[in-house]
Amino acid sequence: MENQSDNLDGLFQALADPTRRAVVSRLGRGPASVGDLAQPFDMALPSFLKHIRLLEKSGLIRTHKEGRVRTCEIDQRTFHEVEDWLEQQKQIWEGRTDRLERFVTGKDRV
Amino acid sequence: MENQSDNLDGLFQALADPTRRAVVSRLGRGPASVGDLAQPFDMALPSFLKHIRLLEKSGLIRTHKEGRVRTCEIDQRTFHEVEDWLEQQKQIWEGRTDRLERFVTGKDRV
DNA sequence: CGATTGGTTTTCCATTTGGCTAACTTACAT
DNA sequence: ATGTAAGTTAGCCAAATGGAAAACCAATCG
Repeated sequence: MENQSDNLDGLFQALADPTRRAVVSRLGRGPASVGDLAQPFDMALPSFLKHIRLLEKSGLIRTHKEGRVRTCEIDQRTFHEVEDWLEQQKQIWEGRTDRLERFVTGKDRV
Repeated sequence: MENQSDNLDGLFQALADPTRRAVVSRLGRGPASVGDLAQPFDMALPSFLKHIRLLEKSGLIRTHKEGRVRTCEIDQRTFHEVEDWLEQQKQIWEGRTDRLERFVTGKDRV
């Protein structure tokens, strides 16, 4: 059943940092430029950019450059992968043996 | 409002590793000893133990030793912290301005 | 044109992470 | 009492992570 973008490692990793979570939260209110996003943080721009790049790689955000400003926005769809995994775990505890659980035990998305 | 165990870093970090997620999945079916848990993995026991310890520190699992065997079990409650954060993010996108969003903007759980 | 703004690349550094082996400590079992 | 089974500790190591500074490039402003 191979899940196309089975990227849970990168996803959880991306969320395991307060700066990155804050960026995600901020982007939840709407798109913003790299500079705007960076402003609240006491961190050099290049350091901050690395977080942005990592978030982008994880799929949690998308970005595009227009002129000299790069705009970032959230990609809600990616959150579903995290939610789905959590949901599957709950299905397991709750002793369900329906299609969902078979999917998990099928060794997809360890 | 200070959330007592505001441990999202550790939580996401703990889940950002396939071995650890697999252990969590396995424990969803019921408690197990360290040895049993380790068995499916091609990894030395001490290496595996570190994963267990990290999961324990994150609060995702609890363990106790009886005789010479240490039994591990999942702590479902801790998952709520992750779910809650995700839920809060969704509340933000969805433009909600109710109590939940104010909680988030209140700068708790960045 | 020249200066400024918004990002970007490169290089560097300390710390953390995830793995290993070797050696040790308790329980149990015989 | 000895041996074995189940963890555990203590080092060790390579790679990844999160940060910084310096220098750079490309738009845009005056």
